[in-house]
Amino acid sequence: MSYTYDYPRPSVTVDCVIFGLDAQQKVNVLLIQRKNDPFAGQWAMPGGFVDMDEDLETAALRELEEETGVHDLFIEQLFTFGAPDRDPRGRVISVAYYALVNLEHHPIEAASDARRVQWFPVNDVPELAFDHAHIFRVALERLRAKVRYQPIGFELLPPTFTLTQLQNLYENILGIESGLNKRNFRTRILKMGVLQEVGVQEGVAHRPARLYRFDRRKYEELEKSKYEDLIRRGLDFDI
Amino acid sequence: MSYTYDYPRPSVTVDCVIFGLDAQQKVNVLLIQRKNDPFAGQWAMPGGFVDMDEDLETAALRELEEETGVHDLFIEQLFTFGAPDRDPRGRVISVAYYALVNLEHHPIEAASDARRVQWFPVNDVPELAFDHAHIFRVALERLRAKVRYQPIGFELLPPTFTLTQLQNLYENILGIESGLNKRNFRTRILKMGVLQEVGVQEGVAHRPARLYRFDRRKYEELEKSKYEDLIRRGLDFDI
DNA sequence: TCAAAAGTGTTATCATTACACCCATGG
DNA sequence: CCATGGGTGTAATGATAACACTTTTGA
Repeated sequence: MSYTYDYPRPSVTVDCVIFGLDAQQKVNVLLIQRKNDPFAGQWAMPGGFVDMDEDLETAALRELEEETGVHDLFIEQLFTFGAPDRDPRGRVISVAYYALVNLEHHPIEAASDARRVQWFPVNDVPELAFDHAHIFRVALERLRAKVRYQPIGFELLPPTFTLTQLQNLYENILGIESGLNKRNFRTRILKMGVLQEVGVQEGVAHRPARLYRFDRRKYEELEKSKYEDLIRRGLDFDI
Repeated sequence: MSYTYDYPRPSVTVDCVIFGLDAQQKVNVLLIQRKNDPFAGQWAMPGGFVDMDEDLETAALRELEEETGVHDLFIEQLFTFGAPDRDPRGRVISVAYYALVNLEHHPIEAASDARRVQWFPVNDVPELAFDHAHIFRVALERLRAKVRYQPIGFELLPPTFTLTQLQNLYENILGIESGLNKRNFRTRILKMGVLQEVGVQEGVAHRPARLYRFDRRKYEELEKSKYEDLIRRGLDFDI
């Protein structure tokens, strides 16, 4: 079966930049190794062509699961990449999505055609096919921008965690090598009031840290009142 | 001439949500009246099909100029809308762009086929074709979010302007009816140090206001140091 | 008793908010 | 001299940043 149109049409694909936080709170990205040309053997973001009757987001989740086994996650639209020469096969416009998940909750499984699938630390990403290096950079920038004003990290830690773990998480996502000020980080986070103390560590060779749990209910209240404040106040720019 | 593909392909369009600030610092949006079905006679965002060898942003600027005469402006990608049923003609995926301009610097001219083109106050937008009401809402939200952390308004005012004009601008973009606190608005804006005093009003029936000019150089320095601070500090969320 | 990591005290400075008040002009 | 906007004083409160210090554990 073939399809005939009066005007030429581009192909439309979706690509997924999935960031995964590992047990050391390091940020990884999920890649697949391409089996076919172009770029056979090279690593790329999971993705593929959009079906005619499916939503873009659905297509992205479908391709992601087909190619990596990863499913049950929230993705967010990142950007649409459409430079005429971005794909050697012809005009291909790609709608990119991204997400940040706890990598251990999302086991990968190589697709049936035995492609390789792997998490790579974001500081050690191999050469990528197409313009995927560019897509990756845009996604990482967006993740870093987002983590600054939304506590997206909290839910990716173990159910209970220490403030040091949380601080590592932020330092790793933001790519800060020098380290945030411990005192101020703690004051700030605790002042938010979205952490519930639930005990202390045991069996560690140093002073045991307090364990916290993320209080989603409190967080949602906070979000709401923050929004109302914004409406009321109007201007916010620190600039 | 016709084109044949092994798999069906969606059409790809671009749509432009152009916000225009008028002399009263009110926010308007640029619409065209459709000549053909579907939705003949209804208002819609300017836009159209992407050519095979042009960039998405180029396509958006081209369609905008063809349909409205508006040109020479910076647009930014907003979102890609791809619900399978958003266009009755079939699968059409639309990459939306948006911009905010001074409406008086961008005169509109009806296209050769005599379509109507018009600015509408954002509070008084007619019924829109396709899912354009949705696109419009998303664009307005984004504009409001952006104006809070970037002084995008300054350049849209007359070359010299009063602080009251600037405050009106912010109140109008943000849709704040109650009014921002005058004292605090002024303190904040002036503290930024990106306004240069250049004289006073003349011939007004009240105390003449000081006139300011936007100092782009200072603003760029500020942006740079703000970015460096962010890198250094790490966390920023007020939450 | 030591290493390792957790956790705290404190202070100066700056930003934010809220109100109320005064000022200069043309008609 | 008054209506109309323009423009200012001030004070309480809270946030931020910086730095050095103390505490608790297992080995």
